[in-house]
Amino acid sequence: MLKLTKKADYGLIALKHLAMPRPTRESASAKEIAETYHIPLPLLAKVLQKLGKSGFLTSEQGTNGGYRLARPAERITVLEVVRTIDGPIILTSCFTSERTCDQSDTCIVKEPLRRVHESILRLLDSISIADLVDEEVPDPNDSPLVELSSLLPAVSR
Amino acid sequence: MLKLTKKADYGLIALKHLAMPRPTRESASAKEIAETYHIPLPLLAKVLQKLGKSGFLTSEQGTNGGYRLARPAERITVLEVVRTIDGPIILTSCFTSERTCDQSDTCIVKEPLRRVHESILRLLDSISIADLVDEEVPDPNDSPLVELSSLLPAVSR
DNA sequence: GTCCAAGAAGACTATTTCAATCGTGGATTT
DNA sequence: AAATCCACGATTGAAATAGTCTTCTTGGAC
Repeated sequence: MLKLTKKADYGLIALKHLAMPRPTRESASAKEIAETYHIPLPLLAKVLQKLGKSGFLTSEQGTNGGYRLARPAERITVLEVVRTIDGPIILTSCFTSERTCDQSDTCIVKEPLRRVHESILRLLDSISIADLVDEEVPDPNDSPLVELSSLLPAVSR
Repeated sequence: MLKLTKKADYGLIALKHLAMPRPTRESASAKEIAETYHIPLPLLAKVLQKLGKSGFLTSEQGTNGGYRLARPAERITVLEVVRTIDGPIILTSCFTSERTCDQSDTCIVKEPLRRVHESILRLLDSISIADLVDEEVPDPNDSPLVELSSLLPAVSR
């Protein structure tokens, strides 16, 4: 079904929040972020912890503690974040790792899908947290958006 | 976690199979395809039925019946197929339809992710079943593949 | 006309993945 | 010491996927 988990969403929201210019202090607590965006605190906390362990965030404990970015937002890509939280991105189970699915030997779409997979990785890798702040997600090829026709149930094409 | 379901895989495999030049007859039965690629028959049957109802395949019942493409492989895109089988492609739950997730009002990554979403749609829309047969999945921008570094656990970047 | 090979269709079950919670413990500031 | 905050592991509940079973219909072969 090709979608990100909520955890990944939460992680991106949090990172973007921390990357945005903020009036008061540079850091923000999990609670603060959770309340701002109506995210369940314990869940967000876990996500932040994982992001911390993976080196995207640093944390400070105690009163007025919180999280802050461990490196410039320009140098954190959406791909890294998603992969950290959701685990490796997999388009099909075929090439998860070495594990073979029942097809694998006979699978004839494996190779083409691998390329699609790589294109998606490349896309996600090209977007940084800073880009999210600017709201200017680069448009790799700036071809027109997918036409409406292709969004309708496929029948007469 | 961003992946296709097996049903979608099965559907693509079947369509590619039907698009490939075949010595004997033009059509192929579900059983035949299932055996060739080691796919559970009842499951594949369902997928084929759905593809039939959606206008990608025509079916013939009775002895020596089977499925065949309803239109040239060039005019069936991976996007249509995936969407037919897996349902609408969703990158995040935010913009599923009108339904709002708890964030939605406050969500600050919605818009950027929508663009990523559209890029992925565009990518999938650019690939036809015929392309799968040629194994030449077009490389939208032919930039180098994602470097190895970005495939490793993100730590020192 | 009977039989068999296929497709059509719906109900059903098992497994896995996600989302979310709970509880406990440790660090830091005031 | 109290309040605030992060760290971490275990667990539960719900939803999505994968796969099975059963019954029915259709159409050709003999």
